[in-house]
Amino acid sequence: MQGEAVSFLKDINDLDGESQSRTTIEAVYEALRGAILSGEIEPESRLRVEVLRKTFGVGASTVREALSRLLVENLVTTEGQRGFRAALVSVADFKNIVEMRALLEAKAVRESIQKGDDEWESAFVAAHHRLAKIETEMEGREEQAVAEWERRNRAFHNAMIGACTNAWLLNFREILYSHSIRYLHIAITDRSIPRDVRSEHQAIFDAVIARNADLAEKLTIEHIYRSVPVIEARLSALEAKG
Amino acid sequence: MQGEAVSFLKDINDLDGESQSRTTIEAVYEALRGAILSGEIEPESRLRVEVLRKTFGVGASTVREALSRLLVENLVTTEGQRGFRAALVSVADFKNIVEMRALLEAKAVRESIQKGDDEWESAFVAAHHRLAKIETEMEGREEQAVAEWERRNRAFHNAMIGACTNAWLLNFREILYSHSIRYLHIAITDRSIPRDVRSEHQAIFDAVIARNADLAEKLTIEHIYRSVPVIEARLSALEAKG
DNA sequence: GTCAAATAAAAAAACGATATTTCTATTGGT
DNA sequence: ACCAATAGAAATATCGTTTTTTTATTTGAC
Repeated sequence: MQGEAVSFLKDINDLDGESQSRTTIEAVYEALRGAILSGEIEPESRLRVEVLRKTFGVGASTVREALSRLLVENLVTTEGQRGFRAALVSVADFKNIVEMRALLEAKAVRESIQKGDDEWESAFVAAHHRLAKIETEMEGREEQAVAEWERRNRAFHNAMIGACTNAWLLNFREILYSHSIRYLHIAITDRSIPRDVRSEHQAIFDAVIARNADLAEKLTIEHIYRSVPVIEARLSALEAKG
Repeated sequence: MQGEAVSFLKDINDLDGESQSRTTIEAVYEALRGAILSGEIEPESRLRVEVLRKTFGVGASTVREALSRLLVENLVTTEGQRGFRAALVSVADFKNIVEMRALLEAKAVRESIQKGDDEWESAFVAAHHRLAKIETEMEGREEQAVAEWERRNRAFHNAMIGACTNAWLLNFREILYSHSIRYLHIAITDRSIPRDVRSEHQAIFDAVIARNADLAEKLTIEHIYRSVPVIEARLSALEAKG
């Protein structure tokens, strides 16, 4: 059924350096998280403790605990005596995610516009500048550049809602954002820096800086919803094949 | 600092009957969850693996995994090499929860009103009837009755949004609802069946059945926000003392 | 007397072995 | 040929110990 290849996963103890400070559980958690978000681990594929235990070179309960932490973000599921699986993907699920993300990000941007101080505004200007730069200047299909664009896009959206103080809102929204990215990775194989969203980001930026909450909210919602048709097309094509 | 008494927790293997089907992890998870939601386990108190291991009569990694699952709902926190703690409580946090719950439940009730079929409507009528009955007829301070009211109140709210199909929305809202109840238990020591919310429930019910989404949304939001001042008063009193 | 380093105690994290359950393939009956 | 029961294999869940880290205490220098 689903592939179970884990060849891209390496022994945790070989990753020296930065991983030293973290706990082993966190290192395994992050490795698995990255592999699920990138699509390397296929949706619904089983995550066998014994297999992962060996590939990471760690204990069984360490793996189980790392997997348990992925339950927080809904990136894996578990049922009774039946082990762990990577979360499924579906068009319906993606639509739900988009709907929720639009709701939360709209509320967060409104709050940010209302509460944001100079420091927030400056950070947002900087984040926008960094994003605009890569969106205009860079060519756009090299893996390195796309990854960098992804980071800057995330930073832009985070900076925008940076003055929101509701930890619950930010937490839920972060989970939804991660899942959105996962859908992008899974559905769209040959990524590129999307030049067409440049103007959208610019318009949102202008509205936020002008402290026009209604407009910023509206543009943000539209921006988020715009990913639906593209993902829907690609994903339903994949669903038909598989 | 914080109390660590766990005297109300019992050996998992003594709880015969229904607990047989579940895994040990789930049984421990539910026991801890109940103790945290009821306030028996104090906010911010440490949850020592070795202590819990002995009281439940289970293995260490079983306890750790149960605790890890409580991270999903934010009922416990963990940091680095420093173990687990019960989630903190604060007035600011409660306000955030209320704000989010109002947002989500309002959206969910709107969707339910739009999509709800006869079956949903019937179930909602039944749930309302059961709640109205206990709110009008029962005296209201016996522990048994309060617990039953709590169940019926939850069932009422769940039934109301029962036609909402967004699993993410329902999941987030469920988490927030649980936390709300926890705040009630912690802040308000001598509980009683609140007669004063009877008319609120009735008004919400009428609006929903009349398929008046705007009114239902408005009343639901007001209903949820109404808990803020009472919790705030009690909780800030507690904070001042402790 | 105060601060800091060294040491001891406590707790958390990690491990790997064992027990239990689920899944799969094979056999026997209708 | 097909279904049910059963034995075997695989995988999960559980356990108790070992290792590592943190916290508390003591000791010693200034």
